Amino acid sequence: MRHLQPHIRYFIAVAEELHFRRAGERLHVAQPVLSRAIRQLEEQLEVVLLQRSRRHVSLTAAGRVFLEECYLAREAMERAEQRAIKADKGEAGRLIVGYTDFAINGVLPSLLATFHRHLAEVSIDLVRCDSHEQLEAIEGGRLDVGFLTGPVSGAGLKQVTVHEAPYMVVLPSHHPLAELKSVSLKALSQEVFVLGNVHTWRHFVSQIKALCFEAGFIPRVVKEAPNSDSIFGLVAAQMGVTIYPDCDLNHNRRDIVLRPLAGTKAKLMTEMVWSSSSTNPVVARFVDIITQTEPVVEHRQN
Amino acid sequence: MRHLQPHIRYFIAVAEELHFRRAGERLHVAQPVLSRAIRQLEEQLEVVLLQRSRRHVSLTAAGRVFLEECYLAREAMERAEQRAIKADKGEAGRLIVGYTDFAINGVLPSLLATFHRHLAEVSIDLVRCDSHEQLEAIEGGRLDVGFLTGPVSGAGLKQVTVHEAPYMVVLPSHHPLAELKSVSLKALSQEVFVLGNVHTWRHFVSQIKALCFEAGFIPRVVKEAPNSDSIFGLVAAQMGVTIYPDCDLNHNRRDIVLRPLAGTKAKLMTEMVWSSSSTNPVVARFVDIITQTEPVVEHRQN
DNA sequence: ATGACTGATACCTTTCAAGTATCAAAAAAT
DNA sequence: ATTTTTTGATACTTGAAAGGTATCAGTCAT
Repeated sequence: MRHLQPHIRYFIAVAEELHFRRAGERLHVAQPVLSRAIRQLEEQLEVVLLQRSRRHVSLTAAGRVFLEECYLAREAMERAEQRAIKADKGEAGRLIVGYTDFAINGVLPSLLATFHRHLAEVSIDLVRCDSHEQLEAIEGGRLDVGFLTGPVSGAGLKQVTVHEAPYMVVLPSHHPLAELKSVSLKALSQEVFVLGNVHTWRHFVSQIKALCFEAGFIPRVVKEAPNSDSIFGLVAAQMGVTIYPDCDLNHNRRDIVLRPLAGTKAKLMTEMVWSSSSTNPVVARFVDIITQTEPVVEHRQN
Repeated sequence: MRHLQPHIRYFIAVAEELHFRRAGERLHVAQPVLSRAIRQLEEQLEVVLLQRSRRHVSLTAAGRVFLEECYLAREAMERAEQRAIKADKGEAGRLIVGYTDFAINGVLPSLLATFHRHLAEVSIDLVRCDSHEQLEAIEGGRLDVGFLTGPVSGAGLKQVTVHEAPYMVVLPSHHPLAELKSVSLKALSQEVFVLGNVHTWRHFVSQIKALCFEAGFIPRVVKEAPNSDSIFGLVAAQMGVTIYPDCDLNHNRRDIVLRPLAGTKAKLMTEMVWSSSSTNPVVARFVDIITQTEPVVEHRQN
């Protein structure tokens, strides 16, 4: 209401009251002000909006149409004000969220659903993006929040662990080690590995390699694959074995076998990361809602 | 654009240029004007919309949201102006159209479709209403245009005949007169009649009675029915015969027979009627389009 | 006829929006 | 490091336009 042009506000009042003096009282304005405002409006539009005899005021056909449209314009303006205020409090606007395959196949959907339930007026832009690219984008302000594979380092970044998945050994069905209930890292020292492409799976692959190194061997990688399906396919084709975080999706395949990885407490950490210097108020609301609603594993800060 | 509050216009320009001086040039306004306008806007909303360092201007999250909503408000305001101008020329707005059963079962649908093709921005309110009620409503300004059964009388009313239907005699299938190719009025003098209810079918019934009177007899009416289906049903039930205007719909029934009414040139006239003193500019456009596009039977004026 | 009511008009007052000049800070050029 | 340029903010002045008062001129009811 505040930011609608006075002429329009005056027209609405007169059109509703169909009476200049009463409209004036309603607006706390003298009657001649309205006579003049309506005349100017009509001159500018070159359209007669109100038919006034000395005794009676009525809307013309054009006036009726204009009134209806003025209502819509007024609503649009009020909505603009309300949404700006909400956006300032982080209750409206846009949030650009990055995610990895591990995140989108894991906890992310339910987290986003929770957030949407709380703040439906925020629209979320989802961007598929590798972990290290996400970190750069967050520092560069191109991404508001990232869901990525830890560990995370970087000044000015905050993080919360939203999920930690134990590792599983993935074997072809008829592999000798498939007999065991669980497989230790040591038992894999002579195996050949299928792993994800180093460029896009940088974080995950380096963790697997570090695990093997701790166990006293360097894994022999015979194949690199660009995505999860390829990795499982290559294992099924008996090209090698692999290590993969535990998640429901894996267990559906027939031609491969998963066994818990014994002898390590390492897990694949999925972290929610954001910049402490973010200018988007939605970020704080998002983080608050996620951490307060969902049972989060751990809370750390850089 | 003209009727949007200056503050909003200024904000849009600065938000688009992200530069106060350039925005000022675009608006033909000095730069300090914009500094002040934006500050006032922010004070009123209690929201920072633009982040300005001494060297760089950028939108805050709230500013982005507000800008998007301002675009919508601006469009709404522009639309209001355009629609008012169009309404004044009769190219937008509302038209209240009355119709009878004869009209809606006859030419009216195609006439309305033609009009809608020409002026889609006019919304038409259709009102089912008897002929004499329509005439009253048109004179009282409650109806813009009527499609009704003639003849029409009334000062200040204009009319165009949009359809004239020859009369048919409606007989039960096994009636003796059904043998004839056509049936004269005289042949019906000894028959009993099923006719429409006098109140709602006033015009039509009085015409039928007048026809009979001219032919030298007064029809014996044994049944009055409220609608067309009832009339046909009662004829099929051999309660009597009737006279009805020719239209495609009638010929679908099996249990009745229609024969042309011989010995008269009288026809059922469907008239488009409107007030010559109508204040709705759409009326003139409507009449123009109907009379110019459709092959109209006859043109008369009171 | 008369008085009450209502919108338009003329005229005056005030407000506030726009312009000018200038400042202060930051980036770019030297 | 210093100077120049760029750019938004501020202080002050001016003027147009918005608002108020008084009044007029029809219209309607009594």
